[in-house]
Amino acid sequence: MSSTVFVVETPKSWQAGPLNIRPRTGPGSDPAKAHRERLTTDRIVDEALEQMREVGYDGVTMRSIARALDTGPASLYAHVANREELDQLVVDRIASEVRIPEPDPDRWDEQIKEMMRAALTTYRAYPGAARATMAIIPTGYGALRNAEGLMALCRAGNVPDQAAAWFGDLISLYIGAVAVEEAIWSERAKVHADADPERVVAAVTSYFAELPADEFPMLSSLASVMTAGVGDDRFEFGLAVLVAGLKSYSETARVAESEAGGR
Amino acid sequence: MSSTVFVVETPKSWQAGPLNIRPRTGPGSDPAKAHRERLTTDRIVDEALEQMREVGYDGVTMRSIARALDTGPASLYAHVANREELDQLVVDRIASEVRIPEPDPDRWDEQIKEMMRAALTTYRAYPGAARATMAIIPTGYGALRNAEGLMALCRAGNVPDQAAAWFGDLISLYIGAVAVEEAIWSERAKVHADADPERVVAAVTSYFAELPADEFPMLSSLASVMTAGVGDDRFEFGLAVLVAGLKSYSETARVAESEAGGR
DNA sequence: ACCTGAACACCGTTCAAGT
DNA sequence: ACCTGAACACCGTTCAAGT
Repeated sequence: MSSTVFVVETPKSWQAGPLNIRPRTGPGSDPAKAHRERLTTDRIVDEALEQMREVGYDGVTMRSIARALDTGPASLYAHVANREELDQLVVDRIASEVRIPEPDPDRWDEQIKEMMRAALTTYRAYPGAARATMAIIPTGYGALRNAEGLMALCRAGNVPDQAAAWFGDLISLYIGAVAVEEAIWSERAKVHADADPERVVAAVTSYFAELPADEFPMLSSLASVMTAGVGDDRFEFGLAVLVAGLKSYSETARVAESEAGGR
Repeated sequence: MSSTVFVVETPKSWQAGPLNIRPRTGPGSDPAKAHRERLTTDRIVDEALEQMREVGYDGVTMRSIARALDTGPASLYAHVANREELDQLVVDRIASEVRIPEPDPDRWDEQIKEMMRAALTTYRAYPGAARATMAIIPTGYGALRNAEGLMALCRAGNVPDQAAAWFGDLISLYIGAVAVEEAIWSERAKVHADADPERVVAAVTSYFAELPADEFPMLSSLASVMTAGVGDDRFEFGLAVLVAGLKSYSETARVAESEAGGR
C-alpha cells in the first residue's frame, strides 16, 4: 500500500522551475570565511547536473557532489534518500525544462516533434544525465507534466487514448536511448583526444567497408550509408517514423482510409 | 588509425554459438580436488551472463565473476581488457542468439517483428544484460550479423538503404530501452518482496488516478489506460508503430501512393 | 532537524612476482 | 602466456555523536 514502491513522493523541488545553476561561491565576498550555504535538495541536484555536464554520469558520485558542496558524503543523505532518488530528481529537472505547447489540431504532429526535439536538446546540454534515465522509471512531476502534454496533443490528433498512452512510453524510451548513445560517443571523444567527430565517422565507415563482403554484403557495400547522419538527420528520421506510425492509429486517418476502401 | 577506438577487435568468442551455459563444477568428479578449468574469455562471459540473470546488472562485478570462477579479480584481465569490453562481449552473445530469417518479400515486415521479438525474449532471459547495452555501442559480430539481416529484410520490402540503416539504429535502441525498463521493474520486484506484478500495476494505477485532476486531467482520468499492457501488448504496439512508420518509406508504398494520387 | 567523522563493506584496475 | 597476491584509489551507505 505504501507508495514508496515508486520513489515518487512529490519531491520539494517540484516548484524548482528552470535549471538555475548558481555560482559556486558563497554569499559573502570571501568564500573561505562565509559560512557555507545551507544544504538543500535543490543545491544537490544542481551540483549533480552540473557535474554530469562536465564529466559524464560515471564521474558523478555522492562523494564528488559532497566535495564540491564543501561537505562530507554523509550530509547529502539528510536531503536525498540515495543515489537512485538523486537520479530521479536529476531526470525530473531535465523533463521540467521541456516546454509544453498548447495543442493545435492543425499541427499536433509537428508539435509532438517539437516537444521531442526540446527534450533531446536538454539532454544534450547535460550529457551523462541521460544515463540516469536508464536507472529509473521517470514518475516525477516533470515527467508527468510531459506525459499529460503529450496525451493532450494526441487527443488533438484524434489518436485513441490507449495508443497515445503507449506512444508516450515509446517515444520517451527512444529519446532516452538516443541521448545515452550520444553521451557514450561524447565521453569516448573526451578520452581519445584524437577523436574529432569527423575522423571518428570516417574511421567507423572504413571499419564497415572492410568487413568481409561474403558475410556482410550489405554492411560492407553500404558503409557510408550506415554511418551517415550522425547529427540530427538520424534523429529526425526517428521522429518521422514514430509520428508516421502513430498517425496510422489516428481515428481521422482510419475514417479516411475506410471511406477510400469502402467505395 | 588504430581501431581500438571502437573496442571491437573480433573477439575470440565470435565462433561461440549458442549460450551454452556449462555446469559450474570442474571436469573431475571431485570439484575440490580437480585443478580448476583453464580460464577463457568464453567462461568469463558465460559467468557474467549467468549472474546478470540471477542478480541483475549492478550485482555483477569483476570480483563476483572471479569469485564464482574460483580465482582473483586480477586473473580476468588476461582475457578481458576491462569492464566495458566484458559488457561488449555479453551484449554480443545475446545478439548472436537472435535467429536471422531468410528474407521473404511477402512477409518481410512480419519477419522484422519476429527478429525484434526474439531479441527481447533473449534479453528477458537475462535481465541485467540489457543495462550493459546502454553502456556500449554494439559493434561485435552478433550485432553486425543482426544489422546485416535487418538490412536484407528491408531491401526485400523495398525500403531505401538510408532509411533501412537508420531504422536498424532506431529499433535496436528501442528494444534495448524496453529491456532496460523491464529489468528495472523486475529488480524492484525482487527487493520489494510484496510486489507481485498485479499488485504493482494496481498501485501505479491508483497513483495516477489520485493525481490532481486540474493539473493532470488526462492522466488522472485515464489512469487504467496509462498502466495497461505491461506485458506484450505495449511492446507489440511499439513494433506496430515502428514498422508502420518504416513502411511509409517503402518504395512500393510510395509508388502505389503516387499512382493513386496521380490519376 | 540538520550536519559531521569515522567506519563498513565493497568497487575496478595495476603491477611486480611467480609458473 | 597465463595466473596470482597485494595494493591503490576509489565507491555508496550507515551510525553514533554533535549542534
